Amino acid sequence: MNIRALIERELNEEQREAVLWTEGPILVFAGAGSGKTKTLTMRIAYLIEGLKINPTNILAVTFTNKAAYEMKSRVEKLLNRNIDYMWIGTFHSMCVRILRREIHHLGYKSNFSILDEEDSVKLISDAIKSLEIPKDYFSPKKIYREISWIKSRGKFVNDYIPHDNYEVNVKRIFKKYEEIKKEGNLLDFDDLINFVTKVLNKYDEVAHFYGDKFKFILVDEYQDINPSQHKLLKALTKYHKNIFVVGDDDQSIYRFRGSTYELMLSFKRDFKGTKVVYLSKNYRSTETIVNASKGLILFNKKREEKPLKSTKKGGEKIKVYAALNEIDEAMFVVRTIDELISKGISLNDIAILYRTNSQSRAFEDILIRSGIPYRIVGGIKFYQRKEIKDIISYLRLLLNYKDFLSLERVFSFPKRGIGKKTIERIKREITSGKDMIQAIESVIKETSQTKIKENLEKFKENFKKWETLKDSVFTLVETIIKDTNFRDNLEDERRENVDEFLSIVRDFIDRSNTENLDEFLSYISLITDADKIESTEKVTLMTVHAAKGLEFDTVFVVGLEEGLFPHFKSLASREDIEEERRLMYVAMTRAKERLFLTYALRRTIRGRPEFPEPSRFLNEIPGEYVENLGEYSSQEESKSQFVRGVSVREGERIRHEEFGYGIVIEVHSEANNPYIVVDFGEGNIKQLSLKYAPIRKE
DNA sequence: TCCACGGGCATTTTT
DNA sequence: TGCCCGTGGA
Repeated sequence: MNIRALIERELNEEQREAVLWTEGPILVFAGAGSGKTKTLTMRIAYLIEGLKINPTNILAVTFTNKAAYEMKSRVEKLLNRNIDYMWIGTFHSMCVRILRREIHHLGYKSNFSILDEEDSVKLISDAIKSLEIPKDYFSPKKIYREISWIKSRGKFVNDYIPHDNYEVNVKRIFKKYEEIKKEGNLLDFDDLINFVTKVLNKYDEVAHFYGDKFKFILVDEYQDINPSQHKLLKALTKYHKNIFVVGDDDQSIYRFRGSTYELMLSFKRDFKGTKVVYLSKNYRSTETIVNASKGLILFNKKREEKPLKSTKKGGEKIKVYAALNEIDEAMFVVRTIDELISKGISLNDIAILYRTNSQSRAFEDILIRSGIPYRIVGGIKFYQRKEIKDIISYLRLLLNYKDFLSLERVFSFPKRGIGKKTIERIKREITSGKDMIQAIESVIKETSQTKIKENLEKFKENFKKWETLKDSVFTLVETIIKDTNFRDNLEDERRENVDEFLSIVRDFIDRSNTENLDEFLSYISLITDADKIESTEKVTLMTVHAAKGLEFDTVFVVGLEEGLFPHFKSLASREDIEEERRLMYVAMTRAKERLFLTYALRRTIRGRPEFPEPSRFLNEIPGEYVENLGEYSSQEESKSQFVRGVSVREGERIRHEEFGYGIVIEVHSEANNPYIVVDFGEGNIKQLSLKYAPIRKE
């Protein structure tokens, strides 16, 4: 089908406008569920098919690999041809591609390795040690965050001006960290962005080259951009202003990682003559859900006012449930899921969203007990697992033997009887300019211990063999695993992960048509397992952050309590509260048909009982869209306890001599000191010992 | 070199 | 309450 006809048929007027405006900067506010990806992909298809732009002249940038894959495959479907030569990727992957060509300008070698967060923290910890600063005062993780924050502003060490003694030390650590990285030919995530900007700004011929190459630039999720990425875009658009950005400022939820949605709001001032388009039709959620979430987000002061209307009239009211505690909350959710199943709703269409990962536990317990299959998104990531990082270290080391982090990992696992001291020696040899084989040989010569000699000799032979396999990754990985007896003494789960890694290598080869180690490593360093596909029938559990961009027929947003959602760390400033509110907005707008909100009157946090207030967000949703389900409804599951001849159950009414009538929230049958928790109304909740409390049943 | 124990710490986390 | 990291002994 002709692309113009397709645009005519498939898009609404606003979307069409966003697609067809191809001269100069354009800013698109795409409200939740308004067909953002459709617009974006159609625009790319139009550039290629309608305007006959060569795909190599288009750059489309996303924040996640998943979004990039999806965009690419949807464009290919529209065009009915493959567009491998077009650059569709994340900010980071695009930067890696550029840097492999250009980083020599900055005195690095093109075979640099990429550090993940854990690696960076480790290096900072090394830096602190070498500076002999007390590390209890300077936590490596905290320092990493500070350094990363500075870099996310597009700044380098020398731009950082310390204001007090603490910051003076931060700067010293920062500087050392940069030195160590340079020495090991290592780059962290932030470097990838900043280095490209630096090259572009410093070498005009490079800026010319890429400015000329990328004649059209498209950026997805623009509300999540940080200043360093913004600087990069500025550098890329030095010679033309064909930049299309799309996003929703109300869905900006990564402020803590340096994102500033203000850059979206200021885009018009930033790029002169910007065309602004609002996608205002929500095709996803019912009118009730759209209006309710709109009502909530209006409490934010700093935002772009924009129209948003549901295309689905009416809809079920949003149900609010007040649970007694996290267990009752989970039981309510599971009971409701059971009802939905009997109505024929698929488990895949149901999601449970929470603010913090620790909340998943109660839901898991109850789901397991009820035999409802579930999947948890997030948690410990595949590529963060020790065994996986260990394998990857071998690969990294093969490509960049100055990668000291990998060197340490490689010699520490599997255990070879080679310790810290020996590793230090090898490091020193490499620093003085030797390659891996030479370095090992001279350590063998130096050492007097035969055991170490033997082990090093063996490793050297293996390493030599591996080096010949750089152009067939799969065989290489298999061989490494075999040669090092990698699988031995690994628990089943870890062993399965190793197998999973092998199939990832296979997938990569099939997908990219290359068996090259360099390419595989670039790829592997920048992916997370967000794009793992699972098709079996399961309820999805995840944080609200992880749910961004997804949609479900039925959504439960749980733990709506002051201190949890909004989180207590965000209560102090208006900006932080507004971010929490956007988070709530994202959570609500994931639902297509049904939305349930729950909170608990009592919650155990780190082993301590707390009695939180219901979240302010509940009050901010216009009442007309809400139906209150009231409190407590899980009698059949409740525990009971004998009190002086009488049994007390959760949910029962009792009378206390001093406090009057109350409802039993919890029953604890601890052998020595059985106690109950009773709600006497008006926020008066008491914990009472069954041995002594003057209570009777009514 | 390796393992076991205990103190400290505890949102969210696209790459 | 539970996990992670660092330390100290075998």
